[in-house]
Amino acid sequence: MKRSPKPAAPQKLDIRSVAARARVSIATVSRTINHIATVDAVLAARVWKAVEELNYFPNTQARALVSGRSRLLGLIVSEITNPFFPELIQEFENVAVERGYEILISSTNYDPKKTESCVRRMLERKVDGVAIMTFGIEELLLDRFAVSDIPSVFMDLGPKRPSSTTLTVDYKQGIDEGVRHLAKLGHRKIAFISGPLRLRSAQTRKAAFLESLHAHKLTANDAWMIEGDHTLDGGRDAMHRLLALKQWPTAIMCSNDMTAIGVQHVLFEAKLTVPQDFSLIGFDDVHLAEYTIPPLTTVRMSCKDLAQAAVASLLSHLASDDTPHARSSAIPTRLIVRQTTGAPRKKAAAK
Amino acid sequence: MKRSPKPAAPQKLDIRSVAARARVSIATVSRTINHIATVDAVLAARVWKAVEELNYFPNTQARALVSGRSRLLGLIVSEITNPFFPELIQEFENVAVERGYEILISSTNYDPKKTESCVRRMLERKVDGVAIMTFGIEELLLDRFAVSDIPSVFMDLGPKRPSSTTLTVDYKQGIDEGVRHLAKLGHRKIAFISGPLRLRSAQTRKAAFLESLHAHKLTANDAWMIEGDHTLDGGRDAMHRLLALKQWPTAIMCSNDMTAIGVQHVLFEAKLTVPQDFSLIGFDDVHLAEYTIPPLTTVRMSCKDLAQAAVASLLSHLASDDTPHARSSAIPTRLIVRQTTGAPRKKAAAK
DNA sequence: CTGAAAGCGCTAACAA
DNA sequence: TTGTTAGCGCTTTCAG
Repeated sequence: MKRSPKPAAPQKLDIRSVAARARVSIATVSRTINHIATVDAVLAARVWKAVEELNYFPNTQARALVSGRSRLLGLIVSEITNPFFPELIQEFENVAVERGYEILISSTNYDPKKTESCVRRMLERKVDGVAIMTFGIEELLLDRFAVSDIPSVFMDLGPKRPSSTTLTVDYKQGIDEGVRHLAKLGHRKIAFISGPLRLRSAQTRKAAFLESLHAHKLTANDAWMIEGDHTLDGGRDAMHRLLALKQWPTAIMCSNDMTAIGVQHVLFEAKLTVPQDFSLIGFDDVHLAEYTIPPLTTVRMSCKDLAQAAVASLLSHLASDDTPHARSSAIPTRLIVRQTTGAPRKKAAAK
Repeated sequence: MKRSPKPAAPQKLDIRSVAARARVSIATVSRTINHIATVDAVLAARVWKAVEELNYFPNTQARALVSGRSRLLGLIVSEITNPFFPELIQEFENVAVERGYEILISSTNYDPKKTESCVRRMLERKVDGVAIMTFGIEELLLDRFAVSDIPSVFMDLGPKRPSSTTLTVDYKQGIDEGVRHLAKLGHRKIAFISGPLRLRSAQTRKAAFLESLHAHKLTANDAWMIEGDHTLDGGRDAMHRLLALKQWPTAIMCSNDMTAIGVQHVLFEAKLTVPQDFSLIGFDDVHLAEYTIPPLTTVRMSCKDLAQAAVASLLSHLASDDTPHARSSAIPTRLIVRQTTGAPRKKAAAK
């Protein structure tokens, strides 16, 4: 005799239930829901009907296990609290979800330990691809993806491997526009607050700045080359260091908008005004830049372009077995003039 | 005869390899890496050694499939571009990762379509638990988690089900402190820019404001109750509407910091100054609030507390089969006075 | 305490 | 075109 009948057996609802209800084999169900063209229309209809009625959806884990594809895309960013990244993440998510992928986000916070953990976790979850959108990273780690044969995209750098693409940002263009703009306004003494210099992209931006300075026949002053860390607090600290100097610059370029906002704050506290006392230029053009007081002149780097290029690259790798890509896109940057830049005070401007 | 030997067979590295190398059964390997106490110390040592040498880590998909536990926690937020959420996400991620969980983030952007998709995707990925940290959501969807027996935590609201916990934010406290602060400074005409009123938490905050007004014997003016949408642009639009009014308030409370920053921007453009022309109070106390010009007086809601309480609740549900919890924590809020509040102009203050 | 074996739900040969 | 079947890598009874 059977055990007492379980009260309304918690219906399992797997592919078998659907097969039974549609009176076909589980293989046919599998083919149907995977849109394999060779399924007879009549059977397919029955399957879809059963799927509908049962409210069935396939078990992702099982699918992943057998197919070896997780439909998971990793996204590693520097720090999620820098507004540039949420904007990028949003775009990335939109595109990925649209294509049926889920995204696994993780931030390194510029910490080697956390970075290592990020990479490991991505590997463990068997992401189908990974975008490393950090402003620099321990390069050794990158190769782990290539070795595991996981397609990857990087900003600025990355291993030269067939499975990895580099998205090159044209920092030069935007920064040069910024320097020219400043020079045209009459500035000769321009400071630069960089990101952490152990990060590649921070160096790249700094180099681009120095190069532009040179191109405009301006001389760099080492004392005005300050190392920041891409955060609000970092911008504040950097500006404090700048103000402690004997001789002040008349304009400041920052390697990101958060830094610039930190600078604005210090200037406000010191009762110095922008752009009268100092002209200020940021980098990234986060949405917020339009809302600072006064609104921030900044170099726009489109996170939309970046995110789309990243996902596109990853998906194209995943789509084809042959690998005719590994192109590297170039992301443009350009100056957006708002209200933090103006002519230097007469005293300083008079050469 | 065998086929031509595959060139350096891409070593599979599964639990079997480890078992072979450690000269034990796969069951023992499984037990060891799952820290089952009953494994003989000697064998365990051999297993760990093999794991080490092979650099083995278990296949998450397979594990999830057989155990029914994905070690994935869902996190649904309103919109990732509102700085409050990244701060919350970061905290949430820290705690979750520490406990061995991965997190699946998704934002609703206040869009019912997207929300539905979020919920569905979480369900499909079989998250072990989900935190709905939105400022309101279509409540019908919530029950889907309860029905699927997935533990959930909500801010402010949520179905009364044993598997779901509600984190109650004590809006009243902080908002009341804000109103009192304003009243003490001499303000009698206080406007309030709410979030989208179809969202529960927006209504709750508005109600708390109204109640405080009443408690301080101040009368509400319907014209000064503006509906915003928690964004920078929304704050800007709301303030434009306020300025279009015949009679102006002397102080403005906003239901979040982004709204307040939008307001500051409009005031700046209109050459009105804060706090001389208008006192302004935000809500959330995002890190940025300290950096606005002038720094924003705001009501702090600790996203750290929120995130920690959320993860803790989820994990406690997951840990025990019996369900002795379903407690609902209360998250405190309190006023942080900075520089956007001051006495109203004489003309207006003179009663 | 350990190992053999039975699946978890699904996809992908292979046969029919 | 469809169905049968063998696993994917792991956890977990169940014997021993």
